[in-house]
Formats: sequence, C-alpha cells, structure tokens
Amino acid sequence: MASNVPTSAYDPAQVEPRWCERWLQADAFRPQLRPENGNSDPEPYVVLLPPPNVTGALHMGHVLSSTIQDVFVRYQRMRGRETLWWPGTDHAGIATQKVVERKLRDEGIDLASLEREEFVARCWRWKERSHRHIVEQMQRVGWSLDWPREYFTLDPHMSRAVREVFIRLFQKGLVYRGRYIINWCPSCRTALSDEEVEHEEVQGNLWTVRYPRVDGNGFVEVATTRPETILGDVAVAINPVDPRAAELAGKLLRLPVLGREIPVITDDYVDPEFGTGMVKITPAHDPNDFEVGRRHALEMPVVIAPDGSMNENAGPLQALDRFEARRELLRRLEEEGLLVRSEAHTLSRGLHDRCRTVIEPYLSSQWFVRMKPLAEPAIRVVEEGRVRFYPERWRNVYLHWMRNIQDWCISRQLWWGHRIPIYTCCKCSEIVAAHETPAACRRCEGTRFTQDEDVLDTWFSSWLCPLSPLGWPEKTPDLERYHPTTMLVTGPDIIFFWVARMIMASLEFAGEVPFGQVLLNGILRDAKGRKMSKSLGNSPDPLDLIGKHGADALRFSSVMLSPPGQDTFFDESNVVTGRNFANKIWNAARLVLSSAEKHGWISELGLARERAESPCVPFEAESTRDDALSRLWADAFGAALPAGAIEALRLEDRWILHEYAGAVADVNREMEGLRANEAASRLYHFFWDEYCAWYLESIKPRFYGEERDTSRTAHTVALLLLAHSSKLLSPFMPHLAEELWSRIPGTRGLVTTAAFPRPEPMLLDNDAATQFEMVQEATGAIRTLRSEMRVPPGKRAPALVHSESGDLAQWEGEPGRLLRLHAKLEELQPVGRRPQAAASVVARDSVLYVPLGGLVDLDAERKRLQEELDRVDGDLKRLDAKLANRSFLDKAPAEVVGRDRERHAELSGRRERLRTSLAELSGKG
RNA sequence: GGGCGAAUAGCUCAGCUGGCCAGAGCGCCUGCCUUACAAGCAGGAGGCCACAGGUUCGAGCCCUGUUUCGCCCA
Repeated sequence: MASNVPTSAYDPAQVEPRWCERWLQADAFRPQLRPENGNSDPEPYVVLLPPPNVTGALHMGHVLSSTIQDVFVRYQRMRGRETLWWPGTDHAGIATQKVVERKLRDEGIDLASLEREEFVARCWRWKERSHRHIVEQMQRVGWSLDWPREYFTLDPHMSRAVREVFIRLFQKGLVYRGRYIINWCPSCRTALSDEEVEHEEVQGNLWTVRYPRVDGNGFVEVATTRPETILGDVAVAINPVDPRAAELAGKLLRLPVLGREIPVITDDYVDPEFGTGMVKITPAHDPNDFEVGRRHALEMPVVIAPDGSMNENAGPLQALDRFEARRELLRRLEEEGLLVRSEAHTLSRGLHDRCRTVIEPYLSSQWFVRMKPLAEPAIRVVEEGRVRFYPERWRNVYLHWMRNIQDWCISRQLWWGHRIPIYTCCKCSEIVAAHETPAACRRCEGTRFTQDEDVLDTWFSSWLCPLSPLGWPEKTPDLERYHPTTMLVTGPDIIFFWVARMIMASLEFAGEVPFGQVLLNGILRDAKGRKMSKSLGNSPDPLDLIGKHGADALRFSSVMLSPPGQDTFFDESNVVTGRNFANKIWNAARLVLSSAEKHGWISELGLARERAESPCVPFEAESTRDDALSRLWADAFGAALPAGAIEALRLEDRWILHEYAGAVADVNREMEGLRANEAASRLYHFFWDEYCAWYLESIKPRFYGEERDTSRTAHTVALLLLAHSSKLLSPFMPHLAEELWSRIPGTRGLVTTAAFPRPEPMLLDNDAATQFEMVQEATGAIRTLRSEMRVPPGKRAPALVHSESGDLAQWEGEPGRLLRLHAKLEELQPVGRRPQAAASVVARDSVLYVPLGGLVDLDAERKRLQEELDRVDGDLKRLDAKLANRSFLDKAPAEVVGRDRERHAELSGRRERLRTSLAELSGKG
C-alpha cells in the first residue's frame, strides 16, 4: 500500500509525538504576521498562559483551560494574525516548600539542621525535575506556545521586576510594615492573605464561663467558642447601653486558671443580645478583639506559639497543642466550678486553602500592600468596559470584591520565594528598600545590614505575569508590542488571587490594562462534584488519558464538552467521543486518498508527490462557484485546478459544497464569539454527518466505476474538502490535522500555519440543498420502512414513486439515483396508482411504494400509516389555530408567518396522501 | 445574612437575540463483520425543559415567587 495511505485504526501514538518536534523546528509558534493568510489586522493576538505551579504535574483543569487558549491562538494564527502565547511556570512558595519539606522528612533529614541556602538549593533541584515533567506534558498536549519566551517566576529578570515593584510601592507608601492580626497557618508556619483562607461552617459549642469578681461580689458570665484563648484575655467588655454596664464598668475580674486580674470595659462592639452580653477580649488572637484592644490601649499578650502549641504565657498549659489546651482548660474550669454550660453552636472557621489546617488569627508584624489606591483605577477600567469578562456575570464578582478590598498581607515566613528587599542598618535600625545590600546607611553611615528574612507572597510575583516576562521594567520591544495582551483564559477561582491583581499591577506599573478580555472557563469536577485539583488527587493524569486515547481526543472532547464559564463533570468516557471522531476522520481520509491513488487521480489532477512551493493565492472578489473552487484548489494544492475537474458537478457535490460553506461560516462565527465548544460541535457535525455519512456514501459508486468525468469530479471535491477540513480541524486536533495535511498529495507547508477557511458565499446552493434534503427525507422513510418490514439490509428492493402533483420529473435523474443508492432500491419507477401488496411512505409531495409481495403485514401497515396520520393531524390542528389567530398574523414577523404557511401546506398535502394510502389499503384489506 | 449559578432523555451536558416537530455524546433495544471506519453502519425507544403564576401572537429561554443542589462573599 502506498505510504501516504493510512492504515486501518487510527493510532495517535504513532502520529502525535512527531509533530510537536516538527512545529518547533519550523518555528511555527513564533509570532509572525501572515498577510498571505488573509489577515489585515496589524494588532498582534497575545495570550499569556497562566503559569502552572512547578510543584507537581498538570491536571485536567490545566488541560481544559490551556487547550481553550490554544484553540483560539491557533485559530488566530491561521487567520494570519501575529500571535504570541508564551509559557511560564510559577514557583508556588508554600506548596513547593511543603512538598520539599515532606520529601526531606521522608529521607530522614532533620529540617532544623538545614541552612537556608541548602534548603533553597534542594527546592531548585525539585523544581528542575518537576519543570521537565510539566514541559513534557505541555508539549505532549500540543499547545502552540512560544517556548523561547518561557520564564520561571524566580528567574533573575523576574526577581528584579518583583524587587522593583516592591521598592516603588514602598517609596510611594503603598507598602508598609505593621503589627496586626493576620491569618496564620500553624502547619505551614507562615502568614497568609485573606484570599488563602477558606471559610467553613462547623458544629461547635458555645461555652459560658464564670469570671469571679475580685471584690468578691459573685461572678460575671461570658460566652466563648474558643476557651483556650481565655489565657490571652486582657479584659471583659460590655456594651455601654447594657443596664449592667454602670455597675460593672471598671470592676476587676479574676481570670480563671491564670488568676490574672482584668478589668471590665465598655465598648459598642459588644452585641448585648449575643450570649451573655459580655465578651472576653483577646486582642492577640481575634481581629475584633484586636480593634477593641487598640481603642482601649490594652496589653496584647500572645499565648499561642507559631506551631499552634500554647506558649510560655499560657502558664500551666504551656506546650499543649491548642486543641488539647481547649480540652484541658474546660476540664479545669469544670473542676473549679466556673463552667456554667455548654450549648451547640454553629460557627464559621477559617481553613488554609492548601492544607486545610484551621487558621489561627495571630498578632504579628508583617508587610502589607495598601490596596485602595491600586483598586480605584482597576475598578474604573472594568466599569468602562476596557476589560471585559466572559461570561459577563463575573464582572460583578470582580467589582464587588474590588470595592470592598482589604490590604494585602504579602510577607511569608518561608525560604522559597522572592526575599523581601528590605535592609535594616545594624547600627541605627534605619530600613531601606533596595535591589542590593546598600553600601552605607544614609542616616548613620553604618555599613552593616541585615536583610528581612521573609519572602513575598507568590502572587506578588504572579501579578506581574503580563509585564515582567516581556522585559518590564525595561521598555523592551516585546513590552511595547505585546502589552496589553488580548485575552486571558483562566478559572473563576482565581479572579481575586490573580486576575484582579494583574489588572491593578499593569495599570500601576505600565499605565495600561493587562488584557482586554477575560474568558472564565468552567471548573472541572469529579463524579462527586468536587473540584479537580492536585491536593485532592482526584484528577486523572492527562498523560494517562493521552496514552490511552490520544492528545487530540482529549483536546477535542474537553473543548466540546465545556461551555464558557460553566462547571463540567468530567468523566473519562467523555474522551471516547474525541477518540472516535479522530478515528472517523482518519478512515475517511483513507477512503478518499486510497481511491484517488488507486484510480490514478493523484497524478491526473496534478497533485505532485513532491510538495511544491507555489505563489500564494490572493483573495479576490469572485463571481462564480467555479472561481471559488479554483481558488480553494490552488490554496490547498498550490496548483491550478486541472481543466474539467469540476465540470461534472452532481447534486451531492453541489450539496456538500453548500454544507461546507455553511459550516465554515458557523465555525468562524462561533470562534469570534469565543464559543469554542460550539465551533467544535459544528465541526463534528459537518465532518461526520455531512461529509462522511452522506457525501462519501453518495460518491462511492463514482469512486469505483462509472465514467471518468464524474469520477474525477468526485475525487476532486472529496480531496478538496478533505484538505480544507484539515484546516478547520487544525486548531482543535492539530496533530491529526497536520498528519492528514502531510498525507494529502500536493499540499505544502504546515497546516498549523495555513490560512483558516473563510466563508464561501459562492458555494452556497439552495436548490441543491432542497433537492438533497428531499433525498435524505425519502431515504429515512424507506429505511425505516425496510427496518420495520424486516427487509434484510443487503437486499435490494424495487420501489415505485407516485407524485400527487404529477411532478415525477423531480425524482428522475439525480435525486432518483441518490435515493436508489441510499435506500438500497433496485429500481425506482413512476406509477399512477397504488400497486398490489406494497408498503408506502410519504416524503414531500410524493408517495413511495415498496412492493413486498407476501412480506407485507397489512394490519401493521395500516397501523403505521394511521399513527403517522394522527401525528400529522395533531400538528395541523396546532398550525390551524396559529394561522387563524389574527394577532399572530399581525404581530409576528412575516418570515415566521411565511414559514408556518409553507409548513401548513406541506402537512396538508402529506395528510391527503396518507389518507389516500390508507383508503387504498383498506380497499384491499 | 448578601450575591451568583444550576435544575432539559437512564448518565454528562448543548440550546447564543423568545419563532420549524427541543438537540448531541455516552448508555439502552433491534438488525447488520455492506470492499474507509464494529472506535463502525441502519433503525428504534426514551422529555409535564424542577414547581406555581405572569408578560407575549408565541416561552426551555423574559418577569415574579417556591423547592432542591452547588459556588462565592461577609
């Protein structure tokens, strides 16, 4: 068999890995303007890949989101736009540090014994390995990324940008250090931002505790959900409007367990209705209490250590874990008779989103970014539509968050990350923000400095992704040309973490929005509805799926199955859809190519084996279908359409060209509307149901025999559409498309950089469509009949056609030929009246009889016809009512009324024919 | 407590600006290894479009309310 004719079942493993390499060799993914592809838009099409964490591996969420990006990027590239889609990976501070820590522990290495440098070196080693794996995955899925522009968020130029941003904000007073209550993760032992805390409702308890009065006049009762914080209490507060306030204010209480004396204070913050109307104040371990503490200038003793155990201020409970401490404290309260009661209480508690550890509100000194001034312009650009969200509803989510934005805690007590560029003079404690250790202190001229030990929140580097990879703060050509980017595709779960912050950063540091469009892809969920994520481990490994079904199958299925912004339940069986489709395409190509080869059409049509380079074909205004076909031919094969190749167009040729034109228009429209899922299913429908099921089946006889003209035309059209279908498929299934393109003789270059098909109005042919649809309808009717009458599929039956209008000519020639073929009819004869013992069906204005001799069960036949008549009657009744309705006729658009009238006429005819058939049948029965 | 989303075939989901008889894939039933494809072909069953009102000539789609599920924010 010739080498360019594929073999039976499609095996993606044989095809896919080769192409990635070819694309890279050909520099196919480098930005390049391609006017020859019909582009007139000078603006580049730029997308920034949300950098995956370098912690582990890609999961299905990445595959979905990035494949959507790839589909749009590949589409625009083929349209001739200069496209840039650049890759990168994120150092993911906490996540990576935790992974490396666990690994070291598993190896039996004592973490405490490691120096900072040594630990960071081990992180880098881990990063290298993980990075290789991720890049391999990305290339395996076939993403058309511009690899030479790849970055890692800890690269020197990226770090420099991070420092630059920090220094600028520090100098503007937008970065400050302060001692506040922050979210502390006792497991990761670092501060977190508010966004990293997830809230969860749990059933807990509300304990009522007695605090004895120092003056011996009994007790005060306070309610608390966290008894262990009693150890950090410095006061008990009561609302000044509370009738008890006058008597109690200023009185001293004796703190249980510790015995310390604390005052009763008055503060509006207390809700007199909640609990006992009196609240214990623990300024170092509760944000509200902290505010109260500030207002009343109270002490703020910390009683919990960074690891979540009780510290030296906790007296007898020191060293107990915070939850053990709670149990112990309750035991002691009970012992001392100070525990009044315990009632069930629903409370909300914070969890660290990465490790699910209960967050400890914790008083500590951290660095913050003042967000309000950054948020204002970022709110404006979204309000003004300079940044648009798709689907639009996410805009409100963004605006709501931005309008209520809080300062951002950016320091992390980690080693893996961008170290905070703050230097403190050892002599006078002056602090300075700088790229490097200063030579001398500007205040005291001291020369010794210490750098802040902490690192910055990972998002403090990620928010620069649209800028620093392009060279910011330098005014590089890349930055000039590719910022702002065109579109960002990402999950709605990181609108706050990332999208919002990028908008703020680009506006602040480049004076521009970072992107004009934000397309939120849905989140993939597993069968239980849980988000697929690394930490849950519930995402199948994309490489496994690719190994089983192929990258194109995975790509096509995930794009087709997930509409914009809608969460999707993902199941491996979904991928089968794409795999089957790939196989279908492969086999259609085998049929067309092997037939063309076998019958010598490849050379006769001038499709040279050697892939010729040829001048590009200009897009010009055309006035005929033949002109359009000549251009399409030249566009695919770089040669003139041989004389006579399309002179014998038949009904099915005209019809499939019509359908192709429709499909191209639809696919382009859906892509422009950012509905890749719709584009994919339109393509699926065109290729499978129209090209394969109807067109190829229609031309098979012309492939195998018949006169040369019509055989040549069939091959011409089939090859032409196969080539152009490869282009349509390329953004979705790039490997298979490329493989087909390379195997179709005469094509040249890569389909990846070929021109995407454009609407072809000259190929539209409504007459052909109408006629062909008549054939499809009659075919369906006869096939159903054959099936119900148990006619063996292989058996050819004769059929007779009778037309009510007497217009039997419509069934002569092409429609008759096609109907005989598809319905497996021996012959199709015009007839004036019903023959003996025949089953009948009604199609359009004709009745088709299939004489079946003794095979026909007349009762069954009567029943079948009666059922159809009932259906038609029902439809007509509804239409009658509609068309009799004055206001419908007056108010509905003429087009709609016209359609209904046509349908009414058609149904009436059908009813008449059915009645006649039934009457004839009854006469004989 | 506030906001957002979902509810359509057994399952997973489309259905864009209200307008043909509400679709697809998978699954199911029947029959076919028909010289591209059994990862296929032909045929079929299966829907009070969550519920109740409303607007409209016309509602799966718009409005109001209700129920269930999910998410986000506080």
